[in-house]
Amino acid sequence: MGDLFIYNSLTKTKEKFTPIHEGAVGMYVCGPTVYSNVHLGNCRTFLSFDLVFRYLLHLGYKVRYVRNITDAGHLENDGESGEDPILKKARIEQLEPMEVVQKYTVDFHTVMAKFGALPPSIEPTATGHIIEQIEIIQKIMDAGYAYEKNGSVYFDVIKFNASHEYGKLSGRNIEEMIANTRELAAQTDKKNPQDFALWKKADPQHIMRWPSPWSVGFPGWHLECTAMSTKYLGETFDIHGGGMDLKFPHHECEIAQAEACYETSPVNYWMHANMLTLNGKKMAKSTGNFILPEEMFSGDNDILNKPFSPSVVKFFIYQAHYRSILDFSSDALEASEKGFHRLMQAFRMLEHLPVSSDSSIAISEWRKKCYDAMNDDFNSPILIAHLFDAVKFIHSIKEGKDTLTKEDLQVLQTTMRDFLFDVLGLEDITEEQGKSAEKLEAVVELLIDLRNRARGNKDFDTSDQIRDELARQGIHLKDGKDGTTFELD
RNA sequence: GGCAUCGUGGCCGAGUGGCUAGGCAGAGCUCUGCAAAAGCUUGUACAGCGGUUCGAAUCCGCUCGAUGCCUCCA
Repeated sequence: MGDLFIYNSLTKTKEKFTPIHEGAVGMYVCGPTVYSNVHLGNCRTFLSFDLVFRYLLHLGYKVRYVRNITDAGHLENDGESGEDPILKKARIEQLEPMEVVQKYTVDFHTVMAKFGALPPSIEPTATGHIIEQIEIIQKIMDAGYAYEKNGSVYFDVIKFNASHEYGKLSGRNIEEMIANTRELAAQTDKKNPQDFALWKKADPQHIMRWPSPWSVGFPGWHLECTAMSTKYLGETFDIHGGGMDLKFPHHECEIAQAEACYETSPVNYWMHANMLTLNGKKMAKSTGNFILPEEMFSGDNDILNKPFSPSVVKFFIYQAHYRSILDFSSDALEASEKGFHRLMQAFRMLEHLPVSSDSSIAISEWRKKCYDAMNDDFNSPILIAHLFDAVKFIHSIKEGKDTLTKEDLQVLQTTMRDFLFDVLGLEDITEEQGKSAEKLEAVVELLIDLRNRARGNKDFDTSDQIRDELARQGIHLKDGKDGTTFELD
């Protein structure tokens, strides 16, 4: 079905995807820091990579997808602003750090399950890999790219840059960065402000702490991803993903650490998902400019006109390309929701379409377009546009204006199912409703029957009474050519 | 201040030189006892000003505006 092309943030070009080992893909994605509920912006990134994961699986790759949980502090700077967020939260809520971690890890998993995201193959935690991180620090020190000062260890960016290229991912050069550094008060242990912490000596009040050759302390944030990605995927692996906001410094530091350690570039394809904005600004916990998934599902937020199902939210997200900024609004969601339902209704019609001896629509060409869209750097909006083309086909076939052979109809149905459910990972809302829906359907069908009998007798008082009363209960009858159907609001 | 990205019709959002994106809304039509729903048809938009080109939303320059990163951040 053609070659897959991926936009590589490192080279800023779309490149043909060739995995290191044929048929197998190693993918690492930076996961959440579990010190508060994941918001919708966080979810967008994980859903973007769920799409990547699902499509790779659909193409038949064996994928090892590693997504970490950051449950240890990242502390890079001196001063209050650099305080470990997990510890800070623990103190505020009078909880144990592990209690905070547990609570928000569960929340994260619950939310992702509601979105129908596939669980990663491995979901390692930072605190579970302290030994590996210490080993890497030692290697970097042995290689001469790190120094210890007062029990803390820092990466020597200047020295590294003399023989390597620090800043190649984010397009910065070290001289400019130094020239533009605002003078911060009281730089303490670092030789240079661009240096970043590999190991931090713990203050007495710091609860999360581990012994190391340098001090009792904790690892720097950037280190965990290097430790866990290389442990489970190797010194060089295929795809590394994460949010755009992690490009610098986090991913830049990861490259530096891995190159200092293994003298090899760690990642072949860097992928960055763009931000979800609200009121034109990036969603962020720190500014309070965010919306929670649970609020989406319940409608319990002033910016929402109504609740939205997880599939609708996902559909909305996939109607924009993962590398584009997407602005959130209730109106935009509602527009997506209507389209989503139309798409699902058309899919349900597939089972009842008539077959013909020949086809008036080139289904295999249409199918190829769907793959071409996804092969072009996972272009889900184009894919969805093609799925809407299929909606037109389906209506047209139903009306008898177009025809498909049994085989072509099968292709259409399979392709629709593959993309809607396997690749996009959507759920058919009506299936969700289960058994009570079946009973309701039986009752409403009966009323429809009675109403149609009344209409046949020109007893419109009765027929209108049935229709209007059902409408009052939120059940809307729709008279079509082929009989009456109903819809709930 | 530095480094990036972006600015598309009423709204959301694709599109890296010429060919219909798509969704939602709106308008017209069909169906219909009425209504609703549904289906069909319909839109020439690309921040502004220059330039390159036979031809630009798409390439180059400038201006204006917005956002992201430079500090934890998906």
